[in-house]
Amino acid sequence: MEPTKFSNPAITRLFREIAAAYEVKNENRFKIRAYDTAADSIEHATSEVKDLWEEGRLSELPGVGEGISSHLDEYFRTGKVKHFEEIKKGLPPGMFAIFGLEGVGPKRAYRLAKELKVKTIEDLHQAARKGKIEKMAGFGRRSQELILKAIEGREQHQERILLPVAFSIAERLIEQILRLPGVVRADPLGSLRRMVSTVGDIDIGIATTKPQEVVRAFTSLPDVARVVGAGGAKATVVLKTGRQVDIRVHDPQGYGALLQYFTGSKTHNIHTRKIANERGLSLSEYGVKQYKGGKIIGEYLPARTEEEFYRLLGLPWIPPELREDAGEIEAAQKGQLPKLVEVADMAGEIHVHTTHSDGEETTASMVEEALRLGRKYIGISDHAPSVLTRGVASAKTEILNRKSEIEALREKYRGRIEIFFGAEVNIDAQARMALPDELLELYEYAVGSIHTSFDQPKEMTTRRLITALENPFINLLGHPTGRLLGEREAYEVDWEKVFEVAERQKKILEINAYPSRLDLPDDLVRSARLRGIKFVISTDAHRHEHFRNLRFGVAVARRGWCEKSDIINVNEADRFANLFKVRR
DNA sequence: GCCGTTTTCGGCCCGACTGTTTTCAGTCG
Ligand SMILES: Nc1nc2c(ncn2[C@H]2C[C@H](O)[C@@H](COP(=O)(O)OP(=O)(O)OP(=O)(O)O)O2)c(=O)[nH]1
Ligand SMILES: [Mg+2]
Ligand SMILES: [Mg+2]
Ligand SMILES: [Zn+2]
Repeated sequence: MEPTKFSNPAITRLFREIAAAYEVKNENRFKIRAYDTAADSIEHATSEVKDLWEEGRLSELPGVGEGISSHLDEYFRTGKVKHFEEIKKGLPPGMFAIFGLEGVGPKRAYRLAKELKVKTIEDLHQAARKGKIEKMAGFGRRSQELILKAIEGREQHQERILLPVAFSIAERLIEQILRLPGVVRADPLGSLRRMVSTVGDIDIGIATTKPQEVVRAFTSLPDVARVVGAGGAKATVVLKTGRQVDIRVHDPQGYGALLQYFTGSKTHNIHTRKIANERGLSLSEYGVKQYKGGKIIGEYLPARTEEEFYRLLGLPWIPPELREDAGEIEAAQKGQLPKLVEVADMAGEIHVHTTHSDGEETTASMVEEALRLGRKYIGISDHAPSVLTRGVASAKTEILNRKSEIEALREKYRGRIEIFFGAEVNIDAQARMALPDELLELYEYAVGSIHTSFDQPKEMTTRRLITALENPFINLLGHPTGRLLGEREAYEVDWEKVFEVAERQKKILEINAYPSRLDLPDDLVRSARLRGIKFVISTDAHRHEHFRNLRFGVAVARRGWCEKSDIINVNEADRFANLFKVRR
C-alpha cells in the first residue's frame, strides 16, 4: 500500500530510499546516517511535515538542516526532487520495492534486484521458492528461508499496537519467562516502558545467571512461531500472532546498564553516549568504559541499577517517559527535570458516560464503581440531549430529570464521594455549540467536543474549537484532536491559535485516557503546558473497566512533562473547585 | 548532511547475530 503523497510516511519512505541508494553507492557513512536520522525524525513527528513547510518551520525537525530543507521545499512545490532522482539513477527500481523487508537492507536489495532481475516482492517470493537466492554468494539456505518467511508473514505484519494490548502480550510472556530456571527478573522495556502511545514490537529485558539457557528456552515457548535470530545475549522472534518480540539477557550485576540501553529511545541513547564520549567515557548495554583519543579502553564499570548508570555519567535518573532526546538530557544536566505527575496524585474525574447516552451502566453504577476505586469525586458528563431532534422544551425536561437523579445520588453518597453534573456538548459543523446557553446553564460544567464533520478545512475546525473555548459555559475541550489511533487521523487544526485562546480564556484541555485516543497527544500537551495551560485527565468511561485506563492518560501527561500542578483533577485541596469553577 | 556554553570545521553510539567471513560486511536493536 502506497502512502499518500506528501504525507509523513511518504517522506519517511523517500528518505529511507535515499539513504539506501547512497549506501549502495558507498557514499559517506554519515551522510547516509543523516538521511536515516531525518527519516526517524519525520516518522516520529506528530505534526505534518507539509504544515511545517507551509509555516517555514522545517528546521524545527531534528536532523533536518539546510540541505534537506531545500530538497523538501522542491518536493512540496514540484512533487519531485531532481537531486534525489540523480542519486537513484542507475539503480534497479526493483531494489526499492523489496528494500525494507525483514533482513533485506540496501545492499541485499540491490543485489537481489540486479542479479535475479527481481522487480516486485512477488518476484522475490518466486525466486526464493525456486531456490535461486541460496545460490547467490553471501546468501545461504537460512537467508533464503528467512526471506521466504518474511514475505509470507507480511500479510500478518501488523501496524503499531495500542499500549494496553502491548502490555497484555508482554505480561503474558513475562509470566512464562519468570518460570524459566535462572531468571531473576524480567521487564517490559523499549517504547512500552516509555509509555509511547503506540508500540511497534515487544522488548523484554531479562536478568539471569544462565543467559544461554534462557534464550534457548524462550525461543521454544509455545507462542513463538519462528526465530529470526538468537545468540548468547539476545533473541528476536515472531509470535504466532505475527508480533515481533526482542529479548535481551544479562547478568544481574550489570542489569542497570541493560535497562537503560533497552528502554531507549534510540535518540536518547545516542545523545547520552555522545555526552559520555565528551567526558572521556563510553556507554553500552554492558556498562561504562573509559574513552580516550577515540578509543574505548579498559574494563566495564557495571551498573546494577539505572540510577548508578546515570550517576556514572554525572546525571540524575531520568524518567523513561521523558527519554526521547527532546531536551530531557539538557534538563537533567541543569538539575531541571520536572517532578512528573503520578497516578497516585489523581483524585477524581469528570468525563464519564452512563445509560443516559452511550454508556453501558447506570449513573448509580458508575458512581459506585468510582467510589470503589477510591475516586474522591466523579463528574457525570453524558452527551447532551439533542435540541434538533426533540426540541428545546423536551431537551430541558430531560436535562432536569438527569439533574434530579444526580441530586438524589449526591444525598446518598454524601461524605463518601462528591458528584458533579455535567455534559459533553457537540460543537457542530457551523462552529456552534449544539445546546443553547439557556440549557447549557442548567449544568454545573460542560465539556465541548467535536463528534461530526472531521474533514473540514483547517481554518474551520480551528474556529470550531475556539468557539467552544470562548463560550462561558464550556469549561474544557474533550479529546481535542479527534484522532483514533489506528483508525482515524486527527483533524487539521492550527494548534497555536487554539492554545492562545485557551490560555487567554483560562480554559482547560482534556487528556483523554482512552487507549485509542490519548488525546491531547503528548507533544501537544507539552507545548500547551509551556503556555501555562492546565489539563484534566479523563477516562471517558463508558463502562466500569474503562476507569482502569487512567494510568494511560497519566502517562500522556508525563510524556508531556506535566507536574502535579499542571493537572486539575489531582488530590490537592480545592484545586478542582477553584480552577475548574464548577457552577452550583 | 547535520550541528555547536569548549567548535561554523570536524566530528558523528555501540554492540549482537548471520554468513562462509579467515578478519569482515550487512542488518538490526
Ligand atoms: N544505542 C542504540 N540503541 C538502540 C538502537 N536501536 C534501538 N536501540 C535501543 C533503544 C530502543 O528503545 C530499544 C528497542 O528498540 P526498538 O526498535 O524496539 O524501538 P522502540 O521500542 O523504542 O520503539 P518501537 O515501538 O518498537 O518502534 O533498543 C541504536 O541504533 N543504538
Ligand atoms: Mg520496541
Ligand atoms: Mg525491538
Ligand atoms: Zn466524546
